[in-house]
Amino acid sequence: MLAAERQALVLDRLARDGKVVAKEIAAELGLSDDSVRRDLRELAAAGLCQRVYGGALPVSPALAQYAERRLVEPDSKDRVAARAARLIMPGSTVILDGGTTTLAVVQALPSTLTCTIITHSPTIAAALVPHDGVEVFLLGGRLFKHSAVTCGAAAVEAAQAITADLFLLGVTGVHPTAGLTTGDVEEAAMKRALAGRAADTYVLASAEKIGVASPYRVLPFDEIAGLVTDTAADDPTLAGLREAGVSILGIGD
Amino acid sequence: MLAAERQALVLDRLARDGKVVAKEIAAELGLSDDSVRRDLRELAAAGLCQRVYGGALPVSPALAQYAERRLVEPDSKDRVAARAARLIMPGSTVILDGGTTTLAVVQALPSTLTCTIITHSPTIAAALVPHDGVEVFLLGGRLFKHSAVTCGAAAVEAAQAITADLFLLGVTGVHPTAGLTTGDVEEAAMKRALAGRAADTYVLASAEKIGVASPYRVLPFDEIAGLVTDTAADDPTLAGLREAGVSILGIGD
DNA sequence: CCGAGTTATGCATGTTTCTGCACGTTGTAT
DNA sequence: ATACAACGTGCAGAAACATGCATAACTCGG
Repeated sequence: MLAAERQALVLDRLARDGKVVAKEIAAELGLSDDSVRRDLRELAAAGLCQRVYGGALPVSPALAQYAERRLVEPDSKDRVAARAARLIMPGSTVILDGGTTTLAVVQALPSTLTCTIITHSPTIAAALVPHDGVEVFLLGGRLFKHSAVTCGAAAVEAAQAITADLFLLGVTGVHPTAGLTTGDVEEAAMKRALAGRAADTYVLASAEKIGVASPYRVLPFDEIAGLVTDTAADDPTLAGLREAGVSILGIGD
Repeated sequence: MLAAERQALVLDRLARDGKVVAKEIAAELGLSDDSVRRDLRELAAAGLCQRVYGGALPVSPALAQYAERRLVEPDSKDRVAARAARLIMPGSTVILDGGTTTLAVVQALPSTLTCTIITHSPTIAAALVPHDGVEVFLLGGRLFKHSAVTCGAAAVEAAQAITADLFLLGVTGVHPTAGLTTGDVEEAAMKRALAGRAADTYVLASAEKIGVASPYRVLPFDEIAGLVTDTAADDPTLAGLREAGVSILGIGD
């Protein structure tokens, strides 16, 4: 059990439950209370949690909101995230989109992985702090409060300076005719800019997003390399993607 | 059961039922009446509820906005942060350094404040999400794991694109001869770059940092406008600063 | 492949904080 | 006015905590 693993687990618990009890974590991981307390102290020093008597709380109650959002479709998201995490090759450079699904990807990363991750989400960046082997590059810009990612002209410009092997893209809708869509025009533009900087773009979309169309188009199907989902691979809605040469990574793959 | 959990539950009940009875809560949580009374006392002291004989009532929504006071006894960091928060004028553009002290500044900000905040700390950015009136601009770059801020060439370059009225700078040491110092050479360079982009730089340093020298020099005293601290304003260690024209904001100011 | 240096972990120590009980005081109701 | 419940305070035991130290694991250079 590596220190990075433990700290990632603590942050995960904080996001999920809104609290962490030192003794519980220690018992669960089978190590001493002291080590857990040390971790909590470290995380608190880095400003990633708030230390209280008996355990720790998220740094701001606002972050606890992820607790609710993740409870919506935890299994589905986690399955997709786990599959997507396997696309990240050691030593590669990967762009990670913002959102709860890509956050789940971070939690699913093996703690020993060595790679470079570029992101425009401060939340993703913070979650990667315990992963010692991961070099994190954060794209600056104006922060969009709704989804807590940077967007806008400055962010798009910052994206032009980077190049990556892989882009893991989160969307809110995958629709046969509307294509890949999301709920904000600025976010759509940012996602498009990021897709242009990576050799391959893989879309992450759990089952409830398949067949759904959101207001703003991100990309047409023929500009992505693959789709990671948890529906059956022969879902009829996905026929158009397969025809466009998109590889569908379902549950079994 | 964490103390913070109990108090959150009490606040939850207040919002839902409009009242709490001490005995009921105690029986429900399986602990003594005294502990519940202690919690109610604390919450009342923080202005989050109104204590009545037998239990507690919610404070009126009109008064609730003034209940920004912390539950815990404000430590020296919080005192410094609260003072520094008052330097931020409505409508101004402020650069916020990373670190736990500046994070405390965010928590001390009135929720109604309208301003622009530029930062190189993803943690600060995430903490600002609930502040609707605050426009947040995040400086991109390589993420330094130790302190969870972006540093390096890209971050310094990003900083060149911005201009601000005020820079709230956190350091680990304020020393008569060594000047303002910090523990990492890259961070020092970043702080220096940020100081160059603001009209005024104020240093935040609680008492335990006064007289301390860390390895890397950030700035000489004559390049900062003021120092916010919680020592007595006539501390002899600060004589050099006063001579350099730095205004010292102590406890009483 | 080995050894020195570094880091991480667990244990022991002393300190701080929390909790429940006892007791005297204050407020409310009859 | 009296009885009873709620209250605050002081105190003691218990739990959590920080710190120092010794041991084990890991890293890096030879």
